[in-house]
Amino acid sequence: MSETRSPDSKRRSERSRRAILDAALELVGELGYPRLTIEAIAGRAGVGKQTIYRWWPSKAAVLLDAFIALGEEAAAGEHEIPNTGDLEADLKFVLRATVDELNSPEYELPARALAAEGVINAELGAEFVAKLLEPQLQLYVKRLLAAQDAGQVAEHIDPRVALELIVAPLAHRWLLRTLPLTHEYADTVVEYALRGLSPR
Amino acid sequence: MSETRSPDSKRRSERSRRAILDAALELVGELGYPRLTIEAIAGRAGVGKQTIYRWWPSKAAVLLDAFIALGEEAAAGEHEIPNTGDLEADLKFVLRATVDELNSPEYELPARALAAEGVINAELGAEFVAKLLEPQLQLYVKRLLAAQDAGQVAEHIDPRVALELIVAPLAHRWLLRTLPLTHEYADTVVEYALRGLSPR
Amino acid sequence: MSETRSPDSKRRSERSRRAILDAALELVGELGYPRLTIEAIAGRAGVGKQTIYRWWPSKAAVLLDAFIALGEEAAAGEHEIPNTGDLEADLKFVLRATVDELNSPEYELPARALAAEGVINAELGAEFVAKLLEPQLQLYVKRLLAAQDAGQVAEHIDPRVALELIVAPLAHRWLLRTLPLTHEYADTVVEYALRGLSPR
Amino acid sequence: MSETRSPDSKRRSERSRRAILDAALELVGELGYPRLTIEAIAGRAGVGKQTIYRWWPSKAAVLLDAFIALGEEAAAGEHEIPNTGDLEADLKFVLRATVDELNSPEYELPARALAAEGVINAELGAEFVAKLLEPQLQLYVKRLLAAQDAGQVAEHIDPRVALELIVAPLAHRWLLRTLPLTHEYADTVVEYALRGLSPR
DNA sequence: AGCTAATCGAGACGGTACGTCACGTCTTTAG
DNA sequence: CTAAAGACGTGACGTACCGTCTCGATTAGCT
Repeated sequence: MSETRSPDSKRRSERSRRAILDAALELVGELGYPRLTIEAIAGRAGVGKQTIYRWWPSKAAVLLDAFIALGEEAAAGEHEIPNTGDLEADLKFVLRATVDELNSPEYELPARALAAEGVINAELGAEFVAKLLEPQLQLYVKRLLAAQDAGQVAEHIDPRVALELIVAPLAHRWLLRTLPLTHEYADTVVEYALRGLSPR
Repeated sequence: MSETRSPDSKRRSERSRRAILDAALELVGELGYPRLTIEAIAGRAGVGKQTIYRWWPSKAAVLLDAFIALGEEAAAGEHEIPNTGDLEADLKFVLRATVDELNSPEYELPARALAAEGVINAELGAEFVAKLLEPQLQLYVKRLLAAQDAGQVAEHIDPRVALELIVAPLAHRWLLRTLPLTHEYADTVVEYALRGLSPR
Repeated sequence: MSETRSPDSKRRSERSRRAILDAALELVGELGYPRLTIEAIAGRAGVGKQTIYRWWPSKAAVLLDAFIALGEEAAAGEHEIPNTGDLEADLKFVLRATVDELNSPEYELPARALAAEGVINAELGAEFVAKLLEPQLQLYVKRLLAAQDAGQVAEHIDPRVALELIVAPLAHRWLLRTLPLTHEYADTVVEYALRGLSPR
Repeated sequence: MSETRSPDSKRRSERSRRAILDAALELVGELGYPRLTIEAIAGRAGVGKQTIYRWWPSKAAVLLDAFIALGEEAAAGEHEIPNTGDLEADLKFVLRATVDELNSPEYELPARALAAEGVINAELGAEFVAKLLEPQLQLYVKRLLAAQDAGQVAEHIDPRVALELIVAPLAHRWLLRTLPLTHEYADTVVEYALRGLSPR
């Protein structure tokens, strides 16, 4: 039950924390993930290396926190999937926005860096999924349950699986760059998937 | 038209090439990708470092070639997707095998390493897709076209997109470890997707 | 006035400095100068290579410092040339000792290494001369001036040149190994030279 | 009595030999000795590395041969020390010429390289002395013997030692760069030394 | 004059060391 | 008394050369 050398988070300098997170995001954009180094982050942030090592176990963890902070700013009003009653239109709307975000240059480098690290590093991957991905996916679950209530999705369908039919193809194209990721593709995926989910 | 200092491949030592590829696969299994080093590969293979740098630009490229070589051995009889006339059964059969392969420990580490590297490194990713992934996906295209001919898949469906509804969810679970990747999940994905693809 | 990225010598580890110097002397004795490597010095000293590169520009510079440190220990009572009133005897005494030192195996290898490096590398040569050689030579100047005062050396003789007539032949035989370097040779050189320096 | 793999010098390519020697001299002038490499010599000479390794044991040996070849060209009429009857004038004449040669930039780098290597490498040093230095020194012995016959040098003087009093100080200044090597210095050394050698 | 064996240019190979970079830890120093 | 600054031991990087070893393609010297 010995308390092994854990830093006192009450005394933590918020100024340093922000500077580190900002520096990490800037640098990953400039250099890419593999050439990003803790020393460079410390230098850019005007911080001692130890201040980073005290609070994060790896550069991936720093980047994850930086990304989460980025998300929290953006999501002041945590977006829901709209419910106009037209499931197909609502999904197309959200997925087109997702396509645009994935294709936007400022998200691309840090997002790829984290995704790739999560593929290899199970622990970081779990945190990535828990903190960033799964909350997003739950929005789809919620919307699909509403559709099920409205009789637009067959009863025996498991929404957690259903959403993957819709979301995974986009992720696949983005991660592996097999073919271009376009609005048209998003629409087509929604159409094909929804045919399978609707009653009858 | 600049002749970029390229070594003479006629004089290349086949013995060294094999030793390097074998060592790379062994070591990525033992150490994982991030702790895999060129020096260790050279040491294990009984080869000078320069011999690696002469023929490959990075450890990821070595691993890709190692994986391709592995694939070529396995694929003496290049697997097709069976066609028993029952599309659903055929797909479930193949995807269950894929699930088993993805869950097998000897494929996992090198495959994740390559996938992750491909996510970050566009050039290597393109090669990964072209040499390993796309040939596999084309087998699905072929089987779906046959199904279309047999009237089991609606005419307006684009097989290249359709296959992604089936394959991407499995890839998604494997890459991001959101939820367990099981035979049951594969079956469910096939069922949901096929409902959307079949005529009417 | 450019501040060239220089480390902070106040924080320098004295323990590492000594270990490096000691290791360098040991190794040059065991391996000879051309087979002496920075890596081996670092290894023997239990020190990172960077710690050597941080403070010295080359292995020759390390060896020079090691040699200087050696000299400082030996020269607790900084040797003077004795003055018994008999210049010839005093010189013979000192030169015989020099011959013995030059012929002793523990001084030979590092001393040759430094001398040779100084022959090629003007900068290091200048430091070698300034820190090790010239102080020695000034002892001869001092003794010759005393002899001049005592009327044993002609007034018009320049002591700085005169000493070279005595010292250079020994250095020549030692450096180039033309003929053996013996006590008898030292005596003969003193005799020939002193005939030229005495009045009349 | 086994004949171990010695190349047949009758079949040796004279063209290659010259190209190698020329390239070595050029490169040592451009790069200095430590940065001179066998590979660079081979490249510049348009020759395979093996052709160098077949005929020479080290880069020092190549350079020595190159220097000897250089000497042989210059010394078509192998210079003698003049004998005008005035020993002092004759020595000053020759030594002033030596000073000029030692100070000339084209001889300096290769000559220092060889001298330095000879200081460290006993075997090469011996060859350097035997082939280049000692023949020169013997010219002094010859001239001093003639002076002894003419009664200008005392009978008990050993010419082989005497010459070193004259030559070694110049060599010393050149090798170690203690002080400038000038005509005046050469003259002074001759004067001081000759006072000691003359009868009385 | 043709054969044949050695030398030749070329350069891949297994190695060693280079000098640099970044790691994660530890120490010193200035605010 | 807390951090920044940065020196430290460690270890991998990618490069440069080492000296050895095949490769054809010329040469020569001998038959």
